Amino acid sequence: MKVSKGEHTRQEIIRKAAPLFNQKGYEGTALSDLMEATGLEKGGIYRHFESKQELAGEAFSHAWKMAMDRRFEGIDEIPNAVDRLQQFLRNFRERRSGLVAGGCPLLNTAIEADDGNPELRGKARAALHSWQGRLQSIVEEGQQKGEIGSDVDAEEVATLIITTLEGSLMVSRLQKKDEPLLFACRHLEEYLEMKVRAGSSKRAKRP
Amino acid sequence: MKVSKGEHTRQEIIRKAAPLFNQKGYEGTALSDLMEATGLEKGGIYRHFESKQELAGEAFSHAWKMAMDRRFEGIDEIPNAVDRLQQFLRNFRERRSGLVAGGCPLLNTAIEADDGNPELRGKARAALHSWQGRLQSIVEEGQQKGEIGSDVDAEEVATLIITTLEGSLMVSRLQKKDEPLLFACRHLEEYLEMKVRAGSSKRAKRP
DNA sequence: TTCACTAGAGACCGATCGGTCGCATTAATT
DNA sequence: AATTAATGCGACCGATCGGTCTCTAGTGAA
Repeated sequence: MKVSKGEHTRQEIIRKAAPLFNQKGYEGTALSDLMEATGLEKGGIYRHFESKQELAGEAFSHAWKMAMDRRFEGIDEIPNAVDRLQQFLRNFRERRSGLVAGGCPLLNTAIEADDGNPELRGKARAALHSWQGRLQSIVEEGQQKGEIGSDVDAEEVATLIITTLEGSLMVSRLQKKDEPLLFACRHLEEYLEMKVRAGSSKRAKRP
Repeated sequence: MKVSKGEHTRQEIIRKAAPLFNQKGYEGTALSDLMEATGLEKGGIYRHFESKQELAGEAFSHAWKMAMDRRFEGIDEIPNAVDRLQQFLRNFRERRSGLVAGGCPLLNTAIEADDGNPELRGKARAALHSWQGRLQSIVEEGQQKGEIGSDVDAEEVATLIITTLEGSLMVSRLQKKDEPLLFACRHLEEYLEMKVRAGSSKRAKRP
């Protein structure tokens, strides 16, 4: 046995708490909810966390890690940079089992923490930054290898992918249907082939 | 004087409450906040609204109306459908003064109300539906007039515009910079010219 | 100017909020 | 087996939550 009983309990609390915070938000999740979900009394929870805030932070980190791990699954094995981005898109819309319930943690946390709760807001910012960095790196590596046109702005591509996907996720959840997400993915796939992949026939903006 | 004093007060409460709900969310806005913002005591507020829920609903409607009015400003005067959509994009990123503080009410409300609060969720759904309908109508009219290719899926175009803009708005707010929104608008402008405007040289997805 | 009615104040309500703490129990160490 | 440290319980805390109600002051039509 590697981890102490306390540490195991702590992780278990985080696991149980994550979907609550992700669904109901920080303000919307009461300690009574957490007690019910974990089966612990208040004291049992506060033994492992200084505050609700700290627990919410850990829950976000957990949920975010789950999401990122799935979204980047199998990426490293793919040689071509554009193909990697395409795989990322496929992961994003298909590999959604095993995620923390309640939709994208970044989206949820960013919106709620945007005015108020600077602690969670900082976590969301860091999450976004790391996500963007990973995508941007894929583009830049592709440019070095000549797979992606050198005239492409790597940061812009990364940002565009993220914003388009997140927006479609919001709408898909609100409408309870997958079409918006599918539209977004299809659109991005085409964009990658037409505008990003090296050698693709790019057109001038307007004649 | 047309409106009674009571009605005037009611509207004033909504006006003062809207930015609070939009910034702090439904759960995050306490009645004490509303009392402070309006300068009224609890009884003075509850005279005009049955519940916090009802006030939040009115506040959302107000904030949403403000946003939609500005985003569709000057649209009707433009003859060509694609130009109308372009103007819409310009409005979206430029005409942001006079809006209720706290970012897009649809985005904020959709995320918070998505799990729980079915009343606000319904309002958000309706708002999204009407927005999408207006954009879709522009596309369909354009198709009837031959300004937009008949092979274009009007619903898909409308959805894509909304999701891309909303996603970029979330990221722009989190990063506190306008680039993501600018990227999204530029990207959509190009998309409209290349894929939507009739007679534009459309390319097959992949050779 | 009168008078019925509207508007607002603010004390009050029970419930619940996040958080603390002393104590019994259980786990780990020797 | 004995001892120490880690763990969880649950009563308790003051503050605040959304909401009600009564009573006074002000409004507006007659």
